[in-house]
Amino acid sequence: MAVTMHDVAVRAGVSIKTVSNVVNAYPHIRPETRQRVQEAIDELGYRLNTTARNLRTRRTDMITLAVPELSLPYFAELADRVIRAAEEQSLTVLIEQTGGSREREVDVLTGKRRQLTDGLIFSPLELSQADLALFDVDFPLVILGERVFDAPADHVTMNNVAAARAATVHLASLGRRRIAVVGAHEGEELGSAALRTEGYKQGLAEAGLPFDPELVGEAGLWHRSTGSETMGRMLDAGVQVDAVFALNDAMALGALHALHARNLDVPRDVALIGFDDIDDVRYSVPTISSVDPGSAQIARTAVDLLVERIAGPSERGYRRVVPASRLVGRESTGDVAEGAPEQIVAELEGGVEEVSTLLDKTA
Amino acid sequence: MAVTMHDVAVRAGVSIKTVSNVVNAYPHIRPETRQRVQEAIDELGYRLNTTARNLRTRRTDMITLAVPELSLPYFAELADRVIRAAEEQSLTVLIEQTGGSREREVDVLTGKRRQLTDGLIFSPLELSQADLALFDVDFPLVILGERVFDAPADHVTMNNVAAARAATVHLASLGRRRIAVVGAHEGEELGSAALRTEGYKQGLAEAGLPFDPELVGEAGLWHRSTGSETMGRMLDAGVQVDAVFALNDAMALGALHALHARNLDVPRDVALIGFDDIDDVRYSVPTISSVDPGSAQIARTAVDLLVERIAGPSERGYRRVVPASRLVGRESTGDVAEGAPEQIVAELEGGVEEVSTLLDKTA
DNA sequence: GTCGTTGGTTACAACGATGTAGAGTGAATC
DNA sequence: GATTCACTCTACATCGTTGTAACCAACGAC
Repeated sequence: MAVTMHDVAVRAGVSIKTVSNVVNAYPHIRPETRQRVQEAIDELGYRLNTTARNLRTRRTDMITLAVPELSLPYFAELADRVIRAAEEQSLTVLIEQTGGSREREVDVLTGKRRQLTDGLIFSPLELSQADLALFDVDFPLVILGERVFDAPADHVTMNNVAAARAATVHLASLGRRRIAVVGAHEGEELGSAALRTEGYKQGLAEAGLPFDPELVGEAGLWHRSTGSETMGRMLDAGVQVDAVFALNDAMALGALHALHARNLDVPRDVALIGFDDIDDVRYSVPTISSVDPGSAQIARTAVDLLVERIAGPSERGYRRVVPASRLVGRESTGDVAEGAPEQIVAELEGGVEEVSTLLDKTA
Repeated sequence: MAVTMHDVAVRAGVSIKTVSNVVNAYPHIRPETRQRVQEAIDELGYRLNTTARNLRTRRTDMITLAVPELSLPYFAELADRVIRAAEEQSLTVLIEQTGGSREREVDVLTGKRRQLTDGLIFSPLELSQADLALFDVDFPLVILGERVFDAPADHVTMNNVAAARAATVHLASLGRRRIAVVGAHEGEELGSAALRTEGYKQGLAEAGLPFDPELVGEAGLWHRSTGSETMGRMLDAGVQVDAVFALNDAMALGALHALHARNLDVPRDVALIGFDDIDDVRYSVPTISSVDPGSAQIARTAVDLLVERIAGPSERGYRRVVPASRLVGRESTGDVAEGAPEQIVAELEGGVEEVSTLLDKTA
């Protein structure tokens, strides 16, 4: 079948281990031996069998990235960045789509695929604080997002509350009084929806605006379609609105669509801000202001933290990293003239924190 | 360290092989033996070591999907679909981003990661017909796209010429006389750009319109940004345009942006059609007409063909599969009123063809 | 009572690499 | 001239599974 080290060894007249040493760039090899082996490798077209090596070394040099779905632009961009960052560390990325299914998310942590890779970067959507115990795993893990806090793992998250507050305050500073929010999850206390909605409320308070439940639009999944539906539903119900804070950009695009369909001009009639700062919003008509939560740094940090954990179980505590974020003003808030480049409206500092887990690890 | 079959075997008082048989659902096992083993497995928390199994069985149950980049929505959607289709066959997908680098594309076919999986679904962007020999590989391969034809591999492609022709004819049928194309690649004879441009020319001819080189906009990479730049460049150069055929949807979105920035209304002043029918174009303002090349079927077929090849080197020839495609009319061509649902303007049949390779396989 | 058959299980040898320990060199050191 | 040391290489066990062949018991057929 395939050429093995044994074949190469025979051809080069050396031991298998010497071939292995050549392949692995072991330094103490006589140049002529190395050359002889290399020639044999070339002549036979030998390729190292990664599976065998993985078995022997107990490493795969692969990591898993688990996200809800790639068709959501935010996660597609995240995956792109994680793959690139991993690449720089010679790691291969395996992507799991959980599709917003709780079962699939549990599977990511416990299922049979788990052991295919050396570690996991996990952005849960369904699992929550109540499932904290599930995150007490015996493999390197980095958690993304804001569904779960204080798990025994490194965590990269964002300035959700502060950024949402800044976005809301900004809308108010434009003179808007009826600021709607699109994408809320009623009853939740943690998660992007809850935190950003909390920031929204704080922003209203800071601006001296009343909170009106009528202005809160629910949307379970954060797609373009749900953003459009939620916005449409509110407008069709006669809710008066002069600004919209969409909790992510996909919904902002959907909301824009719904507003347009009802002959409401953005930003003249309704100002609009999204969240995530995906590439789309730089090219929509009009361009949409958004919160850049530091996506580039999120991906890079997640990979770095994971690599550190894989390298060895260090003594350091679990870290919570929050990248710096920015509020980017574009046409949808009238911050820039039509066709003018974007403009940074606000900047929020990030930070790194050493945290302790909520779990009782004394057991 | 980890629990192995050996540990389970000892605990259950059976041989290792019997444990293996239980795990692999071998039928001839006494119920009580099975139960004893199962209990031992549960008690010890045993998990099958996939790497060891992979080594022994020479299978990984993983496949690779190699695409230019996930931040391009078309490929993100493709990846999403391929992962789902693979899932149904219990396969795990590893994604490689080639980033439009020739070197990376060669690596996908020959590099060290190649052997991590049982097969490859490859959508090349840089490799071309001149590299045909590279595709003569000894592992299951399915080629996507239109860079390479008649390689010794299964191939899933699209109705590029016919669909582009239909799109162009449709624009002409709306009374448009100055139809620009965005995204052309000068000098190429194969590839999406060349084929769709060819369809564009045929469409012009069919409509009795002259071909004007001024109306051909070059764009190397097919991103929103390049679509916007190309469109902007043409308009700023004073090219008169009353319709635009963007060779993919990302560029259509960019072009829309550029048109809007110059106060040109779509569809009143300029009609616009894209290609790919990604989710974005259903929510842009206005919604954009596009060619749906049968994306759903492409992903599914690619996985099916690959699975078939992996199952066993069958005697059947290499297939070229072209899914049925459709021209979907939306607001950007005035095919539907504002806010009205999309409408199928044209349908093109697909087909399956048994092809022979251009390579001399007699060697 | 012997002979296939089938069912249930096992021993053993792979799969293709790497870690460990140690055996030969020859040069440098005392 | 013996000892040490660094360098170069090898033999062997091992990673955790699964395929193969073969064994034993029980059974019905003759």
